[in-house]
Amino acid sequence: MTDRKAHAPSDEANRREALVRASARLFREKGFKATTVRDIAAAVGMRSGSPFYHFANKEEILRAVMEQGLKMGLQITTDALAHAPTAAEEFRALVRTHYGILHDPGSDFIAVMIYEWRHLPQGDKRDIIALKDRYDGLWHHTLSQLIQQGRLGHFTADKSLMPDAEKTARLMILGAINYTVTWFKETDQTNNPWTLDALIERTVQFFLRTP
Amino acid sequence: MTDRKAHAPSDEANRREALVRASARLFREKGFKATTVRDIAAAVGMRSGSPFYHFANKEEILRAVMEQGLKMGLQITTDALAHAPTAAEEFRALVRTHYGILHDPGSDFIAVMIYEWRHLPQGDKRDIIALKDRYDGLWHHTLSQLIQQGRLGHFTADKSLMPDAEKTARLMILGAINYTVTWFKETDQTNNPWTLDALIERTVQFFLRTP
DNA sequence: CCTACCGATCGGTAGG
DNA sequence: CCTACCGATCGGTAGG
Repeated sequence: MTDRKAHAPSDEANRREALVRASARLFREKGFKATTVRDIAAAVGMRSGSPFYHFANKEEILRAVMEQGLKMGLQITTDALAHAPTAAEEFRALVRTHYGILHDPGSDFIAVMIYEWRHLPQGDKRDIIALKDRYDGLWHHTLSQLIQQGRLGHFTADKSLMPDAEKTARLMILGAINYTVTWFKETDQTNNPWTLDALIERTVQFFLRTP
Repeated sequence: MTDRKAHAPSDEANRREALVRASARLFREKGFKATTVRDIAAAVGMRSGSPFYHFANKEEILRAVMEQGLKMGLQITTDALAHAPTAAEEFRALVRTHYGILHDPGSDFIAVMIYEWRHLPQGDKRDIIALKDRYDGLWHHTLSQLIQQGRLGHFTADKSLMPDAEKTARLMILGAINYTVTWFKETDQTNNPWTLDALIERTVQFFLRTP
C-alpha cells in the first residue's frame, strides 16, 4: 500500500538527524563560525545547497544541536537518578552522567552549547534556557539534600550567612565539570591516570564529604 | 635633536597596544571568527588595511591578546601573593585576582584565551602554554600547602588513594572560576546579591575549609 | 598608515 | 535533494 517512490516521513527525519549529529561534531571541532554549510553537507554526503532543504539557515542547525543535546541529557539523567537510593548516590550518578554528556563519543551537543551560546539567535535562547532550567532542577533537588546533610561545601554552620549555598555549590560544581571540555581528552595511552572514570572518581571525592 | 616628523618608537607601540585591547574586547563579545579585521580597525580609528602594518595576520593579533593577558595576570598575581601572610590568605588573593582577570572592565584577554584557544596556530600554542604553566605554578604552591593542612577537598586520610589531589583541586577550582565567564555579568541593579565581591566570598567559602 | 583593490569564500536561493 | 548561481564579505596586499 505504501508508495515505494515516496520517502517515508522517517527518511526525512533520518537525514535531518544526520545533519544535526555531523554539525555537532564540526561545531565542536572548529566552532560555529568556522564551520561552513559546505562542511556540513559534505559530512553527510550532500551538495552544498541541500542542508537548506532541512533547515532555514545555519543558526537553525545550531538550535537543533542544542535542543537535542538538552533533551537527550534530560532523558538519560532522569533514568540514572531513578536507580540511586540515596542523595550521595544521586550525586555520583549526576556527575557520571554529566561527564558522559560532555565526553562520550558522538555526544558533542552540550559542548557546543557551552562554546557557541553567543551565536544562537536571541529568540531561540529562551526556549533552550527553559530546557536548561529543567536540567538544573535535577541537580537542585540532589544538592539541596546534600547541603542539609552538611556534605557539600565548607559553609559556616550559620545558614543565614550563606543563603545561596545550593546555588553556589551548583554553579561551582557544574562549572568545574563543564570546564573540562576545554582540557580533557580521553586517550588510549596505557598508564594514563586521567581516564574518564578516574576523572569522575576524583571529582566526586573532591566535592563530596564522606560522613 | 629628535626629528619631530618621525614617530617615536612608543607611538607605534601605543597603536599596537590599542589594537590588542580593542581586539580583546571584540573577540570576547563576538568571537575570533566573527570579528573582522575591519571591526578591529574601526574600533581604533584606522582603515581596513592598516592593522596589517602592525600584525602579519589576524592570528598574530589573537596571539598578542593571549600573551599580554598572561603576562599581566602573572604580574598582578605575583604582587597580590607578596602581601599574603598565610596559605589561606594566599588562596583568597588568588581567587580574588583571578576573578578580576576575568571580570574587571577592560580585562578581556584571558576570557578570549579560554574561548578562542582552538583558533591559535599550533606553533604559538607552545609559547602561550609555557606562560600558563608559570601561572599554574603560583596556584600549585598555595594549593599544595592547603591540602597538606587538610583544608581543601574531601579526600580520604590515606594520601596514597589520591596521588593527584593537588592537581584535582587545581583543575576543579580554576575550572569553576573560569567557567563564570559564560554566565557572570556584573550589574548595577540594587539588591542584586551576585556582585563580584559576593562571588569571590562564596567561592572561597565553598572551597576552603575553616580550621 | 591610507587608497584601491583582488581572489577566495560564504550563506543562501531559484528552478527543477 | 541537485545544479547553477549570486551578492556580500573577508583576509590580505601593492604602492605610495
